[in-house]
Amino acid sequence: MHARKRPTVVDVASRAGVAVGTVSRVINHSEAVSPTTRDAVWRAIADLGFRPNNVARSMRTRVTRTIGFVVPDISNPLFSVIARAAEGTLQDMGYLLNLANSGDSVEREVKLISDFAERQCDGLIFVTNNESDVRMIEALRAVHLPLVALDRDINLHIDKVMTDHARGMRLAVNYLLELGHRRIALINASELIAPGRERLRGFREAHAEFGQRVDESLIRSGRLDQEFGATQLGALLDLRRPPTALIAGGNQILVGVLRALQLRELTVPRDLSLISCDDTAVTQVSSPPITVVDRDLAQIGRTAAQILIDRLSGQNPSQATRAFLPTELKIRASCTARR
Amino acid sequence: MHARKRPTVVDVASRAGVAVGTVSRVINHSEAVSPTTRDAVWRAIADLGFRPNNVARSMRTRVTRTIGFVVPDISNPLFSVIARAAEGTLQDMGYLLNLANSGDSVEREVKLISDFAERQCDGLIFVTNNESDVRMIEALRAVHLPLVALDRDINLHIDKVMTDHARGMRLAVNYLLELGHRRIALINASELIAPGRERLRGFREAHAEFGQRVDESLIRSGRLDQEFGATQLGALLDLRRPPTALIAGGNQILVGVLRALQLRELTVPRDLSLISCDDTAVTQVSSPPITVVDRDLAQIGRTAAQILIDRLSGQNPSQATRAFLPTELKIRASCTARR
DNA sequence: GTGAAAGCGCTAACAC
DNA sequence: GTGTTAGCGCTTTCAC
Repeated sequence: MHARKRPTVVDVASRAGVAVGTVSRVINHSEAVSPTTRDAVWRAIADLGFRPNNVARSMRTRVTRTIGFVVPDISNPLFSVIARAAEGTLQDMGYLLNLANSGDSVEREVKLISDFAERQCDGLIFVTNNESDVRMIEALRAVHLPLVALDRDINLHIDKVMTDHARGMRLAVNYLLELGHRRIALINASELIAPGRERLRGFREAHAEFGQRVDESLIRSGRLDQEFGATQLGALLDLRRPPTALIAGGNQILVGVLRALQLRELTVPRDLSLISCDDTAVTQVSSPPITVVDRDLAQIGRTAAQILIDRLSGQNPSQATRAFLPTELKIRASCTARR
Repeated sequence: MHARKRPTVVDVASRAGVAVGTVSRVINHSEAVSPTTRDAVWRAIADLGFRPNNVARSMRTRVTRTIGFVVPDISNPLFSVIARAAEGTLQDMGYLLNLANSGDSVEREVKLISDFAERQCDGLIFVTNNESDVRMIEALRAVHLPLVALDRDINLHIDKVMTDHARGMRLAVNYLLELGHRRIALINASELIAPGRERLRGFREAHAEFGQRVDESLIRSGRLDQEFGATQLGALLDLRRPPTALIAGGNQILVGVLRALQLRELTVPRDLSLISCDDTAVTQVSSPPITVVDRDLAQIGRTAAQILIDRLSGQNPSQATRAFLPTELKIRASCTARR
């Protein structure tokens, strides 16, 4: 239990009878070391139980091999699946993920960004809920770090990983229209973030193409949380002319919707046809399984990590990358024809 | 775009006309600085856009205010909810979470632990799936870091946050027995980890107290993943005398079970009474909502973080802490009486 | 209350 | 191929 001072390169060097520079070359797998001394150094390292101190190394090299990741809430499956994939890619490349939850607070986001900068992260991946907040933009600009924005069309010349939400939504609406639905509701994220705007755009476009007027009272833009889903569903059902189909614009909205449906003892698709966005455990094991606008969440994480790694190794173009990932409609059993 | 060298304490000192030591005192809010010089220093800091370099600071102080967190898979809601809570507490106390997925591989776990040590984390929180693997034990012993094990009864004198799985399981089995079930199946984690062992123990104890013999063919210990849940459910249903009730020992097992049930077009609770462990979105929005052995997952994360913070500030007893959190049975609608 | 200077553990530039 | 040494940016004695 008595923590006697940890050995350093100096200790290793003296035990192996070499200079510290040589120890450094060995632990960094530099070519220019004779096999004999290499072995001697490794033996000394093993004997002393030496472990290089990465803080000291980072201090010299000005590189930490650390990536900051800011999400609103890692317990949202959307973000945990993306984080899982991003971390996997980063880990494979020798990077470490620093995770922080912003909980939708701009102040917290700004604070985290500057904290990550002070901690000398090599880059940042983030999902902000304040796409155009000036404090946010300013904080991001100030850190002078390689940045990757996920699913947010922030007004900054940085790498972005975006999703074609509009197309997925067009497919969903079109599917419902062809099933005969004419009153399709949408409970959606705020229009202050790209997914909210894009989904709404797709929603309108599909109606327009079909020559169907959109009833504005059926559009509920606001938040992504369960409570919003539940209360807006209630409001929609209480309309004089309630919708016959609903699209939930997010996995948490969906949970809220399903809860509210349960409370009212309503059944899908008998009482309401339902489509959700993003495929999660809930959409898969619901009875019936829920038709979803799907995308490859893991791909988002991997892509973000890869873009960042490429940029850090100087392999990227000087201009910003913009990945644009597809969506598709996965038809299951939560929608029926409307006669 | 031209990254001109970032200012350091030296630059701040010369601009403010003071010594570097004074700058350090100011940014560390040391008392012994006159208001006049304090203001001058802050002004210089603002003028230059100075940000302290935490790597250099850590190098001197030998403290990084960083906590490593190793989980099998952050996309499992069990871990993402715990991580969310732990990170929240740590963030409030000025600590940063380093997250890594081990994916159930011992080699990876061992590697991550030593990587966290080299990166000079101040402490580690971890969930291992190799409770008694000697490589794991040895790696943990070797890092000489404050450690907190979650839900694993590892043979090491370290802080632990445990859950009373046995009691929850007794409540669940007892509930089913009283509903008249005599063939209760259990799809469970491996007995190599505490939750697996404890749940099984509770399962047996409840049967014994009731004077009911346990049919060993109804016990399926092995893994926590969806596939295991699905295949074991299949095997159980194909038994000559299939179970009338099932307890799923984990949220992923449950998803596998529900999927397999869907495929066979079987309904809960008509064809099978069902109880799961841990309350997730799936258990809540299933139709019917699923009876669960619940526990406060966020509490696990908060407790782990707090124990670690206390230990790092020397406030903890020299001997290891062992938090023991309760479970409870949340009765919903997934079980019926068996006549 | 403030300045001067040592040094945390490592890497890299330069010498030989 | 290997040794020597400066220095990364900060905190912290120790003087004054």
